Amino acid sequence: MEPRSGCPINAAVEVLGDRWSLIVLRDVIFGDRRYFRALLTGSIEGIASNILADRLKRLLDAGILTRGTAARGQRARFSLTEAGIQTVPIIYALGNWGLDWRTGDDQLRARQHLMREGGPAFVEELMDELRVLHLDAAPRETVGPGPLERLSAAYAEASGS
Amino acid sequence: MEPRSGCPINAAVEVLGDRWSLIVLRDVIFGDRRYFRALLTGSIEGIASNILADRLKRLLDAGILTRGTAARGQRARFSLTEAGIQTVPIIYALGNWGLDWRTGDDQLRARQHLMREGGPAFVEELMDELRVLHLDAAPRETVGPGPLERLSAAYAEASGS
DNA sequence: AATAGTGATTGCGATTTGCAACCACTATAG
DNA sequence: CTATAGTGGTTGCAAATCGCAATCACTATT
Repeated sequence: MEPRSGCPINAAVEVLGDRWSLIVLRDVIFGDRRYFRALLTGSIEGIASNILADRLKRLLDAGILTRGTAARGQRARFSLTEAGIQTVPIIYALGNWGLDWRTGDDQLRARQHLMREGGPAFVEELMDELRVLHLDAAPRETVGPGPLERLSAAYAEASGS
Repeated sequence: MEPRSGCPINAAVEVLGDRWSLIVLRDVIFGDRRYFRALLTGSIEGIASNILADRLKRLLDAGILTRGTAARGQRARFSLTEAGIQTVPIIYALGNWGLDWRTGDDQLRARQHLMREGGPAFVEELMDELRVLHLDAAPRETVGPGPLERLSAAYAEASGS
């Protein structure tokens, strides 16, 4: 399928511009859900299995995810590529917009709020952590809990400590 | 229509997550196309008139655009709201991703490249210029050409100077 | 009165969505 | 060895949406 235009914004929209792709990526990134079943049953938006299968396929084709070799019926772990990890700033920008201009759940908003407070530095740190988890990069020396741990702590805190 | 979840990322995806909404916004923002016909005939992706009408309606409902009072057949100028102006970081992030991970047209890529070089400061400056154009904000004191002018200059330059 | 331009709407076939049921395969338990 | 649960999906199907082409109602200009 050839692109509608040579515009880089359009190129990104053609890959990520639908109602589910970025939601799946969000769950892979922030929820560390890397198996089909985890993505399916853990989805708070209630994605259907055929839609999930289709989106995973498209994200694989787009070079955003890779799949650990596994046949049907076997556990197939999905991993982010570098291109997938670099969608984090997009998701970050979307989340900030949603935080400002839409209402929503306080627990889920707390997570985005923490991320915004951390700013671009937090985003970079998160992407580094994802490289360790998904690309087998060497872990950096850290002081204190990593970004993902801090995010889930913020969520837990907002849930009622 | 109630949201699928209270997640701010999902909230943004529900409004902007389709193949055309962000493309229309891009043309309003960077191309300063504020009339139906200008958006229709100027579209490099070739949007259809019914799709454009539908997207404009949705963006109005979502509080991203406003329309100067005008009946059918009269010139109705569309303006960005503050919520609309704050989609710029989203478009910026998408464009940067497209620049890195997709191929495309050199002229259009030059524009995004300039924007990336300018970084967040450029984005802020652009948003300020949009507030002047769309929200009748008082113009700031400027030195040299504004962001939009620099973007179109970059495009013209890449077209073959 | 005729023509061009405005912001759209309508018809209609093709595609996508999303629910439910089912499938092929593997691992575990009895 | 068989039964059951769990894995990553596929299949049918009705409803909604997409997107092309033609057309519409209205205004401004000639």
